[in-house]
Amino acid sequence: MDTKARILDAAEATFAQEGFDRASLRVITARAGVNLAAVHYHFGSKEALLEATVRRRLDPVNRERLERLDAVEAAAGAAAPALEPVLEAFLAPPILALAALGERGRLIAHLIARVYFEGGVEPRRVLVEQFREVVQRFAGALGRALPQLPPEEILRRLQYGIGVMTHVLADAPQIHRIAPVPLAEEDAETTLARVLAFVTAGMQAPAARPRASVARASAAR
Amino acid sequence: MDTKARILDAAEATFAQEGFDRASLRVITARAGVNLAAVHYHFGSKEALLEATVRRRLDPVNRERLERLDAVEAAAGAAAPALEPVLEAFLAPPILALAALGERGRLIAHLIARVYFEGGVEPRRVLVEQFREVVQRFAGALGRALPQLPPEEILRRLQYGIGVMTHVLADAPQIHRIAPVPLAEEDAETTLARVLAFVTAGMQAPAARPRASVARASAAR
DNA sequence: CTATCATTCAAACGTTTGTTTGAAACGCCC
DNA sequence: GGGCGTTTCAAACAAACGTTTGAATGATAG
Repeated sequence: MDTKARILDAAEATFAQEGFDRASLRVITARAGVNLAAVHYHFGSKEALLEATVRRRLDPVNRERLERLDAVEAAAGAAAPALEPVLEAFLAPPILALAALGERGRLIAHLIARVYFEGGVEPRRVLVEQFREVVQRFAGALGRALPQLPPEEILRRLQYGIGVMTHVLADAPQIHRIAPVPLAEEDAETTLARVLAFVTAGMQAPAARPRASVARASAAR
Repeated sequence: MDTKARILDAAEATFAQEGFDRASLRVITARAGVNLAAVHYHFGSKEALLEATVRRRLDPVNRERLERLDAVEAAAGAAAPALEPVLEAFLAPPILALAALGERGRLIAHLIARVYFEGGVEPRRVLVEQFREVVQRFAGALGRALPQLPPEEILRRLQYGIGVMTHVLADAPQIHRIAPVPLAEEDAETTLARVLAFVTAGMQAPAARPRASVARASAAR
């Protein structure tokens, strides 16, 4: 019965390191110490295995997000919730959960970011569906916390915040390599505090009216 | 001689739609109307073709970034440049250039984001090297525009800004699909104004001191 | 102990892949 | 216009892939 779990662990590590397409089932099953056919027996296909791998890590994070949001809204009562606690409910679960997994957590974030950007049709669909409730709940809460902003602006800024989070978690650009000053490793709570400060301020920015003068474009009309 | 250009166009479209691994040279060459072996004759390998594809679009953008930054710094003279123009010099070139390419521009952004996250060792190295000068120049300018922030904080916030930009350009989450309100298509200058407002405000956030009390973590120590 | 189910295993299947090869076609200069 | 370097072409190569198969093995219940 732990065959399934062994496959999941090996698949997680391999998918994260190599990417979905480059990761072969032969490598995964060898790493797990199980037979090649076990993947199809237990999961059905390589794509379904990816889906299971992602869900195992993402489901608890999204659940905790909603729980935290429940708590924030309950504390606010009938009043509008404050902005920062709402954002913290969104950002803290993935940052803390992945940090708790150490180096493996970074790989997992990398994997999820990959699926987010690339990914076959099916895994991406699963990922997006997975986010539907989360996005809708948080969009509502942010709208109440920022009543001066139109709903459309709220959604776009939430998307920006997701971009920051994804980027930070996946450590995508490996900016350390080219940074003019050395960037020390920092613990999860410091990361969270930094990201929270940035996103909170960004969310509170005055609504940008569309303006044509700001850009002296070169190639745009 | 236009064989090379035809291959580049076809490769760009195919890589962007399918991803590097899934895009086969047979599809690319068929789309370009050239012989399969032409790729190796003109580029050497599939990976080198990806590299050429990315460079063709990214080089002009990074060049324009530096030119704009030159102009901003020249206008400021000996004084510190203002924050927003610096950020605009960073954000406007990719947003406007890709928008000028229409639907294809979105695909290209998607492709670059992919390489950024996944990517073989070599293409990613190229991408990172490509950014070295840009990151260093902008980190310096941002440091002068925000003298109250330590250099490390500057770099991290620049990384956050890159995350926002990458996410917006690549339209990664296809958040439209799950948005509670319909999100209208917007032109590039509106997008730029929105992103600029968000990132400018985020950059100006008060420096977050590491604090342990903010997070009542569930799984983290 | 036997029958029945779930699980594991080695082997093979058919496809597709990036790459290589050697000859054919082309364009250009003297 | 013959010769030469560049470019194109069809064909083949070996390797790797996800998936399937059918028998062997294990555990469970009657």
